[in-house]
Amino acid sequence: MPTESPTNELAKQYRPEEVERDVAKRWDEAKAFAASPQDSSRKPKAYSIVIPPPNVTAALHMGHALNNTLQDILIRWHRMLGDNTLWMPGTDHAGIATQTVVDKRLQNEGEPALKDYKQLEAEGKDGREQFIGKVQAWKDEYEAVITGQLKSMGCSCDWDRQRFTMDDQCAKAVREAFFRLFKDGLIYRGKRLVNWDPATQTALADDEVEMQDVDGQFYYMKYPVIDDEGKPTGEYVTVATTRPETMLGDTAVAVNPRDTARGQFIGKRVELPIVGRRIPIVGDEYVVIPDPESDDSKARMASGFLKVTPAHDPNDWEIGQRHALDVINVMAPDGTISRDHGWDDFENWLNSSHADKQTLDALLGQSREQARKTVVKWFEARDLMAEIKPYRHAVGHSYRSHVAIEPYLSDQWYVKVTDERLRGAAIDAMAPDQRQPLADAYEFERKLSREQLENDGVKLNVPGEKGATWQSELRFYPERYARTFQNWHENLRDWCISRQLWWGHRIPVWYATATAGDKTPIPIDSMKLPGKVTFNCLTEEENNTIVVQAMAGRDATGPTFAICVPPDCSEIERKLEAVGFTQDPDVLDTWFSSALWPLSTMGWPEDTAELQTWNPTNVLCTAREIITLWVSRMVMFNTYLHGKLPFKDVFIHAMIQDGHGQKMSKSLGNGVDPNDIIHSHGADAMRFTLTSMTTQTQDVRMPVDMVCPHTGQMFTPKFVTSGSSQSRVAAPIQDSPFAKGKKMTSSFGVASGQVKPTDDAPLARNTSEKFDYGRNFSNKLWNATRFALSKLAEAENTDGGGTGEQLSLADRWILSRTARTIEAVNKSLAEYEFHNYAGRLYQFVWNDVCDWYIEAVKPTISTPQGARSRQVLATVLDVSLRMLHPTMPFITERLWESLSAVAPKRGVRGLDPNENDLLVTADWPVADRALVDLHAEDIFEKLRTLITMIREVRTVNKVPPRECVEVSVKIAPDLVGEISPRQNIVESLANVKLVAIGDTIEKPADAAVIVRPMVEVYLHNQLDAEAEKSRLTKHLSDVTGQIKNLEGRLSNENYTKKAPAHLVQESRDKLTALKRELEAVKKQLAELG
RNA sequence: GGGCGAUUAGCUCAGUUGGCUAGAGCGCUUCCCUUACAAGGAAGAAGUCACAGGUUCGAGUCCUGUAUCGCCCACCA
Repeated sequence: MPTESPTNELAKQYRPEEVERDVAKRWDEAKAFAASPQDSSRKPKAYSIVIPPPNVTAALHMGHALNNTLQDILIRWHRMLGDNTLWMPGTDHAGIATQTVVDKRLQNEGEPALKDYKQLEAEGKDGREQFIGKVQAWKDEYEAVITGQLKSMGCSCDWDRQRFTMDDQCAKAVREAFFRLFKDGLIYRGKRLVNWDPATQTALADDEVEMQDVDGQFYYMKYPVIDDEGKPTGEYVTVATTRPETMLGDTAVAVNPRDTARGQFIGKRVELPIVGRRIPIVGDEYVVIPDPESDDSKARMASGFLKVTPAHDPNDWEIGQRHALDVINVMAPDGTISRDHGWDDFENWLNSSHADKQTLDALLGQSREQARKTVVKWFEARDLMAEIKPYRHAVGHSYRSHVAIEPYLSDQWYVKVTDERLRGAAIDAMAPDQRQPLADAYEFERKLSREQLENDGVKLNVPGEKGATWQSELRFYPERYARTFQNWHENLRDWCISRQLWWGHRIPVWYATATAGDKTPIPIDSMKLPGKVTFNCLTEEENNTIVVQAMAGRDATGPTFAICVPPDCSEIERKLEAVGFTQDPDVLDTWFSSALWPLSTMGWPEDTAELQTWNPTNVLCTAREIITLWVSRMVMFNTYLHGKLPFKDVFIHAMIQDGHGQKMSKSLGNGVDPNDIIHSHGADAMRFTLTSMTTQTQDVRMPVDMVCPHTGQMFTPKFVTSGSSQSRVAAPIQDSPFAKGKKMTSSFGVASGQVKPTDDAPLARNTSEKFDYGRNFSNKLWNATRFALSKLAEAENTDGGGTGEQLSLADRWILSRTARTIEAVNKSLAEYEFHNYAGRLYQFVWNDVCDWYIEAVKPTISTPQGARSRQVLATVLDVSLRMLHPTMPFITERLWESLSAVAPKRGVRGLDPNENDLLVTADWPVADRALVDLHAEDIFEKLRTLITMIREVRTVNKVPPRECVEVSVKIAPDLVGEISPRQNIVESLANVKLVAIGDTIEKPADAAVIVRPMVEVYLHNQLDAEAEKSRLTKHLSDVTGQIKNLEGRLSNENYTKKAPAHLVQESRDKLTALKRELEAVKKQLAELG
C-alpha cells in the first residue's frame, strides 16, 4: 500500500550521483558487461567494437565522452537485442606524446629528466630503463584516471579484458607482425629526410609538426655558369630560395625541360659560390616555370632555376634520387653548420679557384640563422644577389621546442604500404558502391605492381578472386568519408615507422656490420640458429624462424646485416648479442601497435576463440582526423595478417568545439573533463545531450562555463588570447564573481602548466548550459515514472490482454505512437543517426506521454475503469525506459527496477519484456504492427487541436487558468460522433464545461470565438471586443494570404498538369477548408461591428 | 595550393529522394507554485533559409559563381 510504495523511494527531483553509484554497483556485481566467446552457441549473432584506445598522456575530454557514449549506445543496444556483444577496452601508449609530457613533468618538478637519463646512458649506465620506469608510472596513473572516467560515464566495456598497446599480449602481436612483414619484404630500411628538431635533437612525426605562418624573404641568388674546363662563361643562373644557407649543400640546379626560355641550360654546369663545388644543371619536371601573370604564387615568385639540396629539403631529396645526385649534409644535429656530418667533399673544392676559404671557416659552427646572414651578405657584397622579396609562408615548427623543423637525413625503417598487398587491400576493402573510379596514375601502378607480384610468385588475397578470405564490405558513415579514405591511399607514401624515442616497442632488429664483400660475416651457423645467412637476400628455411636482410648504407663502412627476431626467442636475442649484434635503439611509431588493435586485443597471433568470434568487429567509431593514420593501417594489417577486415562499418562523428569554435584538444588545453559535467548535470544528462547533438554534418559547439568552487554557482569565465595560434582560452586565474576577493584556477591554467591549484585558489570545475537539455529530460522521465508508480502501486498487477475494445482512444493512440516510435528508433540506430534516435524519444516521452497521454488519463487512471490505462501506462514507460537505456543507462536502470517491483507484468501483450533483474540485459522492445492505429491517431490529433484552440481563446481573453468556463463547439458533422464521446478529455484538459457540441450550434451573445477550418469554439460570456477584433483581423489576413497562395498555385496549369495528383488534390481540399474558415472569420468580425 | 563541410529565429542546431506561409531546445513576452515534475505547465512573439544567378509547375533542399567560417591533406620555390 502507499506507505510501502516504491514511489516514496524516489526523490522529487532526480539526483544522479546516488543513482549512478548504486546502479554501477549492481552492474558490476552482476558482471553485466562480461562477454564470452563460448556464448556464441546461445547467441549466434556476435557484435563487437574495439575502443579507440585513448592516449595515456592525459585525462579524457568531451570529445572522448562523445565518442564513447556513441559506442556504448551501440553496444548496449546490441546487448539488449540478444547479440553476443563485446566492447573491448584499452589504452594507447602514445609514444612521443607520453614521453614528452613525462619529461616536461620531471623538468617542472626539478627531478632528473630525459636529458639526464640520456647522459647516464651515454656514460654506459642504465638511463633508458630508469626513464621508461618513470613513464610507466605515469601510464599507470593516467590509465587509472581514464578507466575511472569511462566507468563514471557508464561505458559498458568488458573491463576484465582491458588491454594496453604495450602490454605483453600486444607486444607479442607487434613482434609477430613486424617479423612477418619483414620476412615478406614489406618492411625495409632506408635513408630519408625526417622532421628534425635541432633544439631537442629528436625526429618528429609529421603530425607533431605545427605549421606556422612566417614572414620571410625570397632570395634570388646568381650562380656562375662554367664551361667544360671549369672557366666561367660569364653567364649566370638565378636560383630562388627562402633558405640561402642551405646552398652550401647544393649538388645541382634544376630546370624544367619544358621551359623554353631556360631549357638550353640543361647539361651545363655551375660553380657553387663560396664552396667552389661544380654542380650540374639538370632537367626536372618538378620545377615551376615562372609566370608573372599566374594565379599560382609559386609561379609568380619562381626564377625557373631551382637549387637542389637533397640533404635539406624533401623535394630536393626526390630530385636527387631521380638524378643520382650527391647528398651533402652541411649541418650538425644541433642545426649549426658543420663539415663533420656528411659534408664529404669539403676538402675537395677548398682549393678550387672560387672557394672562399675564409668565409667557409667563419660559417662552420654558425647557427642556421647566422649562416643565412653570412651567406646573404656574401652574395650582396659580390653583387650576386639579384633581388630579395618579402614572402609569407608556412614553416613547420616543433610542437615541443617551437623552433623551425630542419629536414634531416637519416636511416629509418619503413613499411612498404605502397605495396599492393597493403594499399591494394585497403582500396579493395571499400564497398563497391562507395568506391569511385581509381585515379589513372594509381590504376596504372596497381596493374604493374600486381603483375610483378604474380611473377614473383606472391599470392594475393583479393576480394572476389579465388581463395579470397574477405569481401569488399568496408562502409563509411557518413558516406563522404569514403572519398577521403580512397584519396589518401591513391597518394600514399611509404610509412616511416622508426622513432628516436625510448617509450615504445623497440624495433626487433639486431645489426652487425661486416666488411665490404664479406658474404658470411656472422657465424650464425655456429650458433645453431635455424636459418641460413646469405648476403643480400632473404633466407627461406622451413620454419622461417629467422629472417635476415642485408643492406648497404651510403655512409656505412660496409654492408650491415639486420636480423629480425620473432617473438618468444629471447635466447636467440642473447646469442646474437653475444656475437656482436646490437639491437636497434629506436622504437616503433605508436600507430604500428594501434594498427594491430583489433587483432592484438583478441589474442592474435594465437588462433583464439575471441578472434574467431569478434574479428571482424562490427563498427569503428572515431573522429575524422584519424581516418588516415589509423583506419587505413588497421585495414591493411588486419587483411594482410589475418585475412579479414578489421571492421565492417566506420562511423565518423563530429568534433567537439569550445564556445569559440576551436577544436577541443589536449594541446590547446581547452578540454573539459567529462567528470565535471557529470558532477554538474549527471552522466545520463551528459550522454543524452551529446547523443542529441550528434548529427551527420555539424561539429558541435559547446560554450564552456565555470563553477565557482567557493559558492558552487555557475559563471562565464574571462577569456584571454593564448599562444602562437591566437586561441581563446579561459584565463589561468579567475576572480570569483560571487565571493568577493576569492580566486580560482581554470582547467586551462592547470593543463597548460601555468598555475597549480592551491587552497586559496582551488581548481574550478567546468560546466556548460548545453547539458541542461539532458538534465531536464532526465528529471521529466524521473517524474513521469514517479507518477506512474504512484498510480500502479494502488492498482492490481494483472496479466493484461492484447489490444481490444476496452482500450480507450488515448490508450490506442499512445500504443500506436509507441509501436511507431520503436520502428523509428531502430532505423535511426541502424543508420548511426544518433540525434534522430535521441530526438524521437525526447519527443515521445515529453510530448506524447507526459503532455498528452498522462494528462488525458489522469482523471480516470485511479478508478476501476482505468485498469487498462494503468497497464498501458506501465507498458509505455517500460518501453521508453528500454529504448532510452543505451543513451541514459543509469536513470533507466534505476526506474526500471522500481517499475518491475510494482508491475512485474506491464500488461500489454506483445510489448512485455522477459523477466530479467537488470535492464542492461533485458530485451529490446519489438514493434508490434498490430498496435499501429492510424484512425485513433487521427481522432486524437483532432482532440488535441480542439483543446489547444480552447486554451488559446481562454488565454487571449484572460480567463484565469483555474476558472472553469462554459464553451460550445461548432464542428463538421462527420466529426461530431468522434469527438462528443470524448468530451470529458476536452473538459479536463482545457478546464471547461462543454455545454454544446454539434454542427448547427449558434454562437451565443457575448461569446469570444476562435475559428479553424472545421471547428469554431465559442467561449461563453467572455467577450473582450477589442482583443477579439484585433485577433480576428490578424487571422483574416493570414487566411487571405494562404488562400491567395493556393489559388495562385492551382490556377497555374503547369502545376495541375505536372505535379503529382495527390498533391493537387491536397491543395484543393486545403483551399476549400480555408475558404470556409475565411467566411467564418468574416462573419465573426461583422458581428463585432 | 588540393579536398571536404558549414552559413536557417537573439543563441545552439534539425529539416531524409525538390511539395514548407520552414521546426526543436534555450532565451524572450503573458499567465499559472493545478494533488508526477517551477529542472514544471498553458498560450504567444520571433526567420528575404549568407549573397547573386540558373534549372523546375514548384528551391531551405538541385546546378554555377561570390563571400565568410571550420576541418583534413600538402607545402619552407
